Amino acid sequence: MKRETDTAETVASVGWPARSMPTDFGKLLPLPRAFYDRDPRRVSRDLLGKVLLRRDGRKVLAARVVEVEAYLSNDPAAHSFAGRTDRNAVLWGPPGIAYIYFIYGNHYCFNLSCLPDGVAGGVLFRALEPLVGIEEMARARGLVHADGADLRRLTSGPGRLAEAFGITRARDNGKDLTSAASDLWIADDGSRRPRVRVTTRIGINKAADKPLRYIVPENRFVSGRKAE
DNA sequence: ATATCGATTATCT
DNA sequence: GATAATCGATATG
Repeated sequence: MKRETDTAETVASVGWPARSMPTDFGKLLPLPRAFYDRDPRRVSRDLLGKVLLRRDGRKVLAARVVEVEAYLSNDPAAHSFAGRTDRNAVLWGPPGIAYIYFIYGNHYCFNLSCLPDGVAGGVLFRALEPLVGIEEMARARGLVHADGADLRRLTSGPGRLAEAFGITRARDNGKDLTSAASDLWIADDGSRRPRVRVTTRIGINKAADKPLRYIVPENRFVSGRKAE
C-alpha cells in the first residue's frame, strides 16, 4: 500500500500524532449520517482531527480538520436565524449535506448541515492541515510554490480552504457528504483524537460572545495565528 | 506586529 | 441600497 503524501515533511510538519499504518486516503469511507444528526457543538468537537477528502478524476485531496465553528438552531449569528430562504435551505434539510455560501463578493465558505430534517444547524470549516495533493491545492489557490512558510496560506481560513478544494456553490451546495459516490466527503483515518479548545467565533457581530469555535490548539494551521 | 482598507456580488430590506 | 461566518495588500510603529 503506497503512502500518498506528497512529501514526508508534509505529514510530519506540525507534530500530529504519528499514524501506525500508511493511509490510502482515497479509500477512507465517509462518516455516516448519524454522525451529523446531532447538536452542531458535538459535531464540531468530533470533526476536529477528521479528514476532508476531495476526489477530482484520478487525483485525491486530503486535509485534516483543525478549526470549525458551530452554528445552532435559533442562533442570531446563523444564516438560518431569519428563517428558511433559497440560500440557506440546506441548513434546514437533512444532516450531512454541504452548505456553501458566497461572501464579500470574493469567497466561498464550506459548511455542513446538522440536526434532523426540519431543524436548522450547521458547522463552518475554518482551517485544515493539508495532507495530500499539496501541489493541486497550491495551484487552485494561485500560489506557485507551497514552501514551508507558505503552506499555511493554502487552507488556513474558510475562504482559503474552499478555494484550495475547488469548493463552489454551483459545484457542491446540496451535495450529500455521506454518500460513497460523493467526490467530497469526510472520514476518520484512525488518528488519535486531538486536544480541543473552545473560543468565541470569528468575524461575526451577533452572539459574538458565545464559545462556539473549536480548534486544535497546538496546530499551526489554525487561522489568525502567526508562524511559530 | 497591528491597523486599515478595497475588492466585488448574492442576498435580503 | 446595505450588508456580509473573508482575504490580501498597504501603511505605520
